[in-house]
Amino acid sequence: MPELPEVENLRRYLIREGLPGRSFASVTASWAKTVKSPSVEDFVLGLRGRTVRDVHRRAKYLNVELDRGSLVLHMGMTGSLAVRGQGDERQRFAHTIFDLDDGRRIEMNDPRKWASAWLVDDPSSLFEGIGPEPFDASFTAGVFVERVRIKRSPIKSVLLDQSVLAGVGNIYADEALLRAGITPGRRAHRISAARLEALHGEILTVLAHSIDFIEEHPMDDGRPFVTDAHDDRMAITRAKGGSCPVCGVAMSSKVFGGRTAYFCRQCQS
DNA sequence: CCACCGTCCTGGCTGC
DNA sequence: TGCAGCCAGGACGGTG
Repeated sequence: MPELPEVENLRRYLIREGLPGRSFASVTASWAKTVKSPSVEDFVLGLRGRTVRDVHRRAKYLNVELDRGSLVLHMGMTGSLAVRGQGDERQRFAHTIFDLDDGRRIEMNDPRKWASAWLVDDPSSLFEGIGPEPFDASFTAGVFVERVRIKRSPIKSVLLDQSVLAGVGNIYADEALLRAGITPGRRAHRISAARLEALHGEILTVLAHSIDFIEEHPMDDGRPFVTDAHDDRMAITRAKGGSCPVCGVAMSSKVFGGRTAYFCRQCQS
């Protein structure tokens, strides 16, 4: 499940692979629903010949800046990117493929087909409702407290709300809440400023640690390993029978807004 | 206006 | 052992 750290590493990977300066020779989009705009035909035609200038990230979106406009990608739940050479076999779920002018190609492998792609003149409208980037200098603990405390939902749901804060998904939300000692069902507006300030710090710590960990553990072909929930950089085991990494009691789980939170009744309140 | 729930998908795990 | 059914979840649209 690509959250901010995974997408940030995809960005760095594309830069390392020398994508800036390359252009698209042709594009295949065999699962039409992946392309959100424009039409699949215009997406494919519009990308042909377009040159990549740079690769940026906003929240969980990759923004591939082109000589004109942007190719914006979101990996959904199971999407990943791989730069492949001419001799490499096509991956089983590579529904969207960007052929480059140097003979290589970028495959977007996406078993569950929840990934999205846009070709737009200006991506800013796509990012309009998204909250602050965690690593922006302006995203202080004070700003975080202010944005969170106006919400009445369980803190777990608030952390997943991309309009409050960009980039945190289910896995990192649980990790940060455990470290901050806050139980996921606690209503956001009833949490003290001091505890929220601590949570702000833990979110940054968890995200930064994961960005580094992924960068230090690439796959054989140089791709960043796209996590599953059981990766050993995670403190929490997301399965039945897991125990708290801090105190050892059995972990609890509960669904908030359709997403399962794993937490410790002893360490979190 | 805000909170919450259903929807999209399919691999892989659980449990009978 | 085999297989049916359930679970996972990011973002969005619809509903209450």
